[in-house]
Order: sequence, then C-alpha cells, then structure tokens
Amino acid sequence: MEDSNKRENILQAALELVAEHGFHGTPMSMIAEKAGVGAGTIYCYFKSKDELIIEVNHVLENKISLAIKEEYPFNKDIRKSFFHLCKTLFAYFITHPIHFRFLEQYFGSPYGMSAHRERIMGNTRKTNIFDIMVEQGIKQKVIKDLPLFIHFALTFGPVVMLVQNHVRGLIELDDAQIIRSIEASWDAIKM
Amino acid sequence: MEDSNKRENILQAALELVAEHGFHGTPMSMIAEKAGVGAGTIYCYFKSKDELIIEVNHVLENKISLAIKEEYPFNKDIRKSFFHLCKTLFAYFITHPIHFRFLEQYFGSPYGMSAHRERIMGNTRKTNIFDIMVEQGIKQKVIKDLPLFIHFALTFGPVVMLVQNHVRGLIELDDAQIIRSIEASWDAIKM
DNA sequence: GATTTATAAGTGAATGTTCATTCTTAGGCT
DNA sequence: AGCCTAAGAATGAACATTCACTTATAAATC
Repeated sequence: MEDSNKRENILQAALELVAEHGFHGTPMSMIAEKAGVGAGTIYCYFKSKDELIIEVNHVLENKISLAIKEEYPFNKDIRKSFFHLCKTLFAYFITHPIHFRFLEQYFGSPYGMSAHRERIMGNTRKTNIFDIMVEQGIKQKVIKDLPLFIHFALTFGPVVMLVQNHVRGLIELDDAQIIRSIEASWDAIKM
Repeated sequence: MEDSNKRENILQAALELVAEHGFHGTPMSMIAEKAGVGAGTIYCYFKSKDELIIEVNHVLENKISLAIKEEYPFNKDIRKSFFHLCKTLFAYFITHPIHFRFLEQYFGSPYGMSAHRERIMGNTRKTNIFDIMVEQGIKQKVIKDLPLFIHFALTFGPVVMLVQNHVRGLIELDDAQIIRSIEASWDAIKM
C-alpha cells in the first residue's frame, strides 16, 4: 500500500506543525518526518520552506472561500447575509482550529503581511462577498455609512478575537453565545 | 558623558528591533549593536533572550496600564468610561506604533500565550478597569448582559484590527473615524 | 593624596547547536 | 540499460550563549 500522495502529506504536515509551533518553530526535518518522507523529498515538490508555507496558505484560502460561498443567500436581505457570513466563519474555524492557528501565524509574518495588504486594499478580488454586502447595505440604508475598513474591523475583529480565545482553550464558545455575539456585532454596523 | 544606563538601552533596542523584525528575526548580536554594548553584556542584565523579551513586555504593560488609568473618569457614566478607554487605547497605540507591533509579536508567540491566558481569565489583576466597567454597566442595565469575554472581544477586537491596519500603513485613521468606530462599538454592547 | 589591590562590569572572539538546503547514492519503473 | 523519484547524510550559514580577558571603579594602605 504505497502512500503515494506525498505532496498532500507534506502540505498537511506543514499545516499542522506550523499551526502548533509557528513558522520558526518547525524545522523542515520535522515536517519531513511527520509527512513520512525524506528531508530532501520536500524539495522535489517545493522550491523552499517559504514556498511551501505560501502554498499551504493558498490551499486554506480556497477552502474557506468555498465554505463561505456555499449556501450564501445572495439577493436576500443584508441582515441575513451578515448572519450567514459570521456564522459560517465561526463554524469553519471552530471545526478547523488548526486552519485558524495556521492563518494566525501566517498573517503575523512578513509573507502574510503583503497578502493581507492586497486583501484589504481590494486590489485582488474585485468580487469580495463582504465588500458587496457592505456596499448594498449602505445603499439600502440598513447599515451605517462608514468606510469599508471600519465595517471590516467591526465585523471580523470580534470574530477573530473570540475564535482566538476559543481555539487557545481560554473560553468555551457555544452556539447561543455565538449568536448573541453576532447580534451585538450587527447592532454595531446597523443603521 | 558616559551613557551608563545600559540596561535601558538594551531594553529599548530589543523593543524596536523585535517590533520591526519579530522575535526570531532579531539576533542578540543585533540588539547588542543597536544598544551600543558588547554581545556578552546583555547577559549581565538578562539571563536569556527569552527573559529579555518578557521584561520588555512587562515594561510596556505598565506604561499602557498607566496611560489608561490616567484621567480615567471613575464614577462617571458607563458610556463616558467606555469612550475614554477606547480613545486612550487608540491614542496610545497610534502615538506608540512600535509598542503595538511589539505586543503583536509577543502575543502571537508561546510566551505571550500564557500571559494572555492569565489576563483573560482574570486570575492576576483583580481590579481590571474594563471588568469593573462591564460589571457596573450590566448592573445598571445600560449594557447587554453578556459574558465578560464577549464584551471584551466586541470592544477590543475592532480596536486591535483598526490599529493593526493603521500601524501597517494600510489605512489612515483620523480622529473622526476613530470616534465613529467607537460609537459603533458602543452600539454593539449597549442595551 | 598617592599608590596599590580587590571587585565588579563589560567585551567580543570562540563554541556548539540548529537548521535550510544540496548532493550523492539507491531503488523502482519502462 | 536508462531515467526518474526519493532518501538521508553532508554542508555551510546563522545564531544564542559562554568565557577568558580587559577596563573601570572602589577600597585599603601608607
């Protein structure tokens, strides 16, 4: 039984180890061991450690993007969209704590910084779900007329902080609390 | 004119370099050079790199704690307290971006994690200004009856994210925007 | 006060370790 | 055989920490 999807194994090992120990805390040798491959093998698939980490990030971004777009209530009212978006994010990260912790590491590092920059500036994805929701909400006068980045911070700031504490085991988030927290966030942005 | 406060210089150099390059990005040799001391000198004052970084964090925590307590409107109404707290935090971090970036690094690392744990759990400081404010606000029925950690996330989540983007040069926060964002946060937690 | 002696503070080259990356060799496949 | 994937030992760079030594400061003696 040849476990031949080595590339997958390497990505998965890198994801888990970086999530747990951070970028500088995980030597390539450790990744190789966890992936069940030789140290040099990694370099058959990735040019460098940096590239490997960046690739892991891409995989995660795609998965999350998919999770959010799934069942997204296009054309429904803004409040419903907002709740769906937040609930999906909470659900995703609580069921995939490893992904969250990896992204935390990633965005705190030099790589992530520039990625984040582009994300925020909106240069890359012209059709960001959140951006569109905010734009429509303002037009419909159901949410406050604030700059996009303030809406972004009001919405995702609390989510990130709560998930952070949950994932680190400092608090225990249950569904009721998540709903109440989203309701409060909605109060922040609604007209 | 002997520049004899070497300990101070080392702490300051460590603060600035770690803020800019991260913990693993700043060798002790670099800290020594910036502080204008020999490489070994650091070990006369600090047992290890870890201890040095932890000490820098303590210094910062004290400064911030002082800044917040200064002019804090005890006994005034909750809304005023809330605004003062948020405004002070914004002001502090915008005038001390280096401090913010250091703390970002610190709390993303293994050290900070445990410190943060205690902070959140409230085991250490029994008289946290924020905790008291929330408690009183709930009693007075001016803010929602939510767990402390949700109020914490609703309040500081947006602040942290906005300052993060400001400090990284991705956005330009002006006073009016800060006020509007605090007003929105207040809407989130108020009854 | 001058001179020697003791103590502490400071230094930076040397050490040993850790790690990303490379390279040589071995094994499987056509 | 020839070719390609994989392995893991070998390499060399970077770095935290140490330590033998120097310099400055204080104490003691005359």
